[in-house]
Amino acid sequence: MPELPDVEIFRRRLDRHGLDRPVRRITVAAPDLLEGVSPQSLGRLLKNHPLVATHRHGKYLFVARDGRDGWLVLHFGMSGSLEPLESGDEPPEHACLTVRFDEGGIAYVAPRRLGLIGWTESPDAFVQAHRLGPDALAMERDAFVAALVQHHGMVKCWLMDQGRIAGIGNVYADEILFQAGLPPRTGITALEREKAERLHAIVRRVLSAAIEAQADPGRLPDDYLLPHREPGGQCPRCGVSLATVEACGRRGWYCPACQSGRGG
DNA sequence: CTCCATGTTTAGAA
DNA sequence: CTTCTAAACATGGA
Repeated sequence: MPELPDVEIFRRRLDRHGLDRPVRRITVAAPDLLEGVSPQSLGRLLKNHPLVATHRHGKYLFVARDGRDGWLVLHFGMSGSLEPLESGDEPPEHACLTVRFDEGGIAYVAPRRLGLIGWTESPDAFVQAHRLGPDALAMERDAFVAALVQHHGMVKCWLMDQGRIAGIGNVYADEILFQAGLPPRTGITALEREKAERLHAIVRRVLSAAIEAQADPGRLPDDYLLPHREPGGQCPRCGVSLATVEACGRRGWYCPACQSGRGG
């Protein structure tokens, strides 16, 4: 589930379990995920240095070494997560990277191994090199609206375009459209300014609520789509069976009654 | 066996 | 140039 809220939970987990203790050992079990750094140099860069800070931009997690002269970069792909380890623990199944301290450690786990483990001078440099847009939770209203109306095409595609706004994926894009009462294939040009401003507020509300819920759909407010986003699922507001439609190359889930585009 | 999945990148068509 | 689609990547689960 690694979209912005999930990665934010991983970041907070790392803050609790991974900072201010020297790294004693790292294991790279999936070298193919490394970008721009070898397993050997990653070990050399981290070993005997404490990790001192974390930063998240969109779906990317950055971890600073002491001195902040270099940052570990993690992207979780489709299936990745970050798990704390106890001292005696075997690495979990599908652990791609494990970092051990004198006591405990952390593991980057990715069963589907579509992710990235990298090293960068700074989060800003990485964001620029990878052409990421502003973080979805850092974007102010006027900047959001201005960036949105610069483009055409579907609202959902823009929300999921990491180069325009970073952090939203297919699942949370569906939730945002549901909360906005917009059909999945709504075009940007169909939004008047008031609706664009409302969309900005909804993006922030949905992502914040998801973080508050520990990125666990089961803990989201009762009127959220996500817990029902599966075959046979019904709209939490009106009870109608949810439907799917393809947009932006992904399947989207929606309520055909609540998301008619006329009010909501 | 087939199809699908929370992501990104690349190539190609309009 | 923009927008949209499809494929590829790796792998597990239904």
